[in-house]
Amino acid sequence: MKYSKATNYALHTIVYLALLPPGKTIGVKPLAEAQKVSPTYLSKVLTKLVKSGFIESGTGVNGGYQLIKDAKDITFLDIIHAIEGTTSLFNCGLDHTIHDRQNCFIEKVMNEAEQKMEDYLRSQTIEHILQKVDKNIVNRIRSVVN
Amino acid sequence: MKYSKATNYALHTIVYLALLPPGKTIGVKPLAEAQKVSPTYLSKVLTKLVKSGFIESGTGVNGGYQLIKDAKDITFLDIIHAIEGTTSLFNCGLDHTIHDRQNCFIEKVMNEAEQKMEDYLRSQTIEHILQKVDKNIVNRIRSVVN
DNA sequence: CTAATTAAAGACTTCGTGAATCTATAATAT
DNA sequence: ATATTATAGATTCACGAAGTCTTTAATTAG
Repeated sequence: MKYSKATNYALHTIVYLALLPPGKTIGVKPLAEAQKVSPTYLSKVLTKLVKSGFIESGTGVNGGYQLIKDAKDITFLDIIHAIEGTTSLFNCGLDHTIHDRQNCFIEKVMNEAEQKMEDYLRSQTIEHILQKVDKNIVNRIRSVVN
Repeated sequence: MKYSKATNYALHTIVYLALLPPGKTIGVKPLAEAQKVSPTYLSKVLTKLVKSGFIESGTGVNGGYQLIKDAKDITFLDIIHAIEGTTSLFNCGLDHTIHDRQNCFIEKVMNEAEQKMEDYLRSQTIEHILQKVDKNIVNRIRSVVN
């Protein structure tokens, strides 16, 4: 059981976009280069983020992507759900003779555990990450863009 | 990202074994039937539990499996680790220009989230499940065995 | 000692999905 | 009109989960 690489790309791209000057757009190519992934594949990931309402895309010469939600309103859980989906990690599909037929006690524990993880991921926003990023690095990124 | 079926089989088998009268062994066939899975596949799962020290196996006529750890000393996390392994759910393999080269802030958040889940899974033991199981069902299982 | 029983181990198959590529197509700006 | 950019679709590839089959080893009963 592992988080997908797509989730990693999505998280990093959102942070990257959040570091850009407000209103500034950036194409998929530099984003892909920064993460050493192919532009076509990354674009598939980003399209999910567009459809989920985190970022906006534009075609043509000055097109590209830009963040349209405030970093403090984007939680880790939001992004993860956009990429991985929202189905729970554990499903006991067994026909229970041991326990109640309706509810599996094991499943309840597993779901509660997942909730603990989600609670934390919901509490952590992109803004929290931005606050940790070295100002020098922020300036470097913005200078590359301009 | 999902927990494997093997983890589900392992958890249910441990609970089943814990419901048996102490010292009683049971073969893989009835265990497999109860979970509607093939005996050969379930035996692969159970072998992992043997090697991890939760259960004991014996060959021959009165062989089979039995629990050798106290239910109150078996946590969900123990079993999950035995089946799924202990590698973390998230690994940022990126060469960081955005953040420090050494530590990815995103990865730190993801790992902390996983810790929250693990903390809970570590707090929940098989004993907790046993306490919830209907006494009628316990008696039925034991009567089937005897 | 032999036959029956049982788990363990290894090779193998099947299937689904993550990861990625390639090739259009559509939209936009100069 | 042409270049630029994202989107969509088809397709490929690799890997691991899930499961089967067969053989081997260990144990007990007769």
